[in-house]
Amino acid sequence: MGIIERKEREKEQRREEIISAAEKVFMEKGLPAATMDEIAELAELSKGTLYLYYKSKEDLYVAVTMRGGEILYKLMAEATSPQKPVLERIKGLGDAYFEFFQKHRQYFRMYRYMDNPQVHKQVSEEMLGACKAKDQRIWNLGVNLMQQAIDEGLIQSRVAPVEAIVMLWAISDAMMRQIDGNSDYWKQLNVDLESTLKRSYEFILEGMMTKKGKHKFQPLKTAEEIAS
Amino acid sequence: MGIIERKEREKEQRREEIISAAEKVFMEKGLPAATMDEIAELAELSKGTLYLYYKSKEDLYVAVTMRGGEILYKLMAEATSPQKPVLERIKGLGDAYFEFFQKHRQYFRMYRYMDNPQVHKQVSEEMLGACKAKDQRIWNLGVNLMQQAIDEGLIQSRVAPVEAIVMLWAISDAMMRQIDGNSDYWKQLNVDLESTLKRSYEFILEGMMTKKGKHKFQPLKTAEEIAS
DNA sequence: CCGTAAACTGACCGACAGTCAGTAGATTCA
DNA sequence: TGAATCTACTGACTGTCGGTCAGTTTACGG
Repeated sequence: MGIIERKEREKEQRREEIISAAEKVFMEKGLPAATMDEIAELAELSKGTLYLYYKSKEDLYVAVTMRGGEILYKLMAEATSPQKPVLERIKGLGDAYFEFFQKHRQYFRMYRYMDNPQVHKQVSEEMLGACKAKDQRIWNLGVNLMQQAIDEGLIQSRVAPVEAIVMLWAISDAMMRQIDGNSDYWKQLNVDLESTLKRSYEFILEGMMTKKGKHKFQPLKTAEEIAS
Repeated sequence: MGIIERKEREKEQRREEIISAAEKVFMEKGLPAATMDEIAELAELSKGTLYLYYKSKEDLYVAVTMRGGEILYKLMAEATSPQKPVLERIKGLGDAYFEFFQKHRQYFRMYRYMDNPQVHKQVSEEMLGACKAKDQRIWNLGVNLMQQAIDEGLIQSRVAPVEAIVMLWAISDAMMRQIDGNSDYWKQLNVDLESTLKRSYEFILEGMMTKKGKHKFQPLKTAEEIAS
């Protein structure tokens, strides 16, 4: 009785096809300007069918952003895989986020546009739950890493791991938004936000380190600086 | 010939009345769910008239947010008025932003929702220009203050004043967004983002100080801590 | 009191999210 | 094989809303 399974598979495939079409339209036009008719046409389906698979336009939007979330997760997971010293990996986490920002700008924008109450209200509970779960996994990568750095005595134990990661995330996120949205403005002021971000990240990270941590990290940094 | 002037005054008054009505509706429903019909009814005008005064729904939205910008400016201007030591005032700038966030949450949200390309496209050039000007004034408060602190030898001269302020702003802004939008999530993790924000702000500020600055600032801080 | 200009109106338009009665095609069963 | 049933899909239709504009009202000047 492989029929039910096949149907299930086909259904899943349809869901993905719809996401692919929606992705194109949302990225090109943004949520408000995109239309379900256009997505339907691109997906070679009728509009009604879209609503059999997704509850609302916003639901579909969130489904698309979750692809971006998966990319971000993979980038970060790779950056934190244990082949380098812990502090390097924390640094790498920030780099991974920045890489996501640079190479998947459209996803970054969608992701950022999403966390808005206006959008949330139109999204199904399941979708919201799946989204939270994906977010959770991403945060956990950072929190675990930070915990490890504390355990190894490289980061001061007085800072909670969650708070430490939140700080690093906050500085990155806010600056990336500025880079993305107001780059003209900052260029005109001769402010290079990208390097400001890099320096801020390291500045905060170093501020949280123990003496032992600084000893371990500093040589690596200066070697890097010499190379450049 | 006071008639022309009176007309001008009345026109300005209409503009303000419309903003007041719009403010109510936008704050209650948010940009997408608010309707021009509802705003018109509340303003006791026809919908057509709204469009004589504002180019689009988004234009009106931005006009409302500028009231919030004015409030923020005043709070910050007050915090930076020269009656306290410079470093205290930089600290006060952060507190002012947080006060704005707490006491004028709706404005904060509108302000944050605005810096989105989807909205920008529908807004008139004049409105956008007026908005930029208001933003500029706010940034300048901080930049000037920081410059003064550097001149007084309290902040390291290697950090550019703009960059220093951007850092402090970034950490505040990103965390406030989290507090506003995901407070349940963080509460459940037992993370007090508000105190994290306060500590982060001071942490970054102190990191930028010279030894002289730290000497001047530290005693004030500890005195405060003893009091609490 | 009339002519003109400015302010205002609201019926109307096009666009779009979302719905649902109906259709086509696959699957099951006699 | 053919009828019955079930499932996926369709697209015309509805209600809503942003924006427009021909026409009306009001205010002013001569």
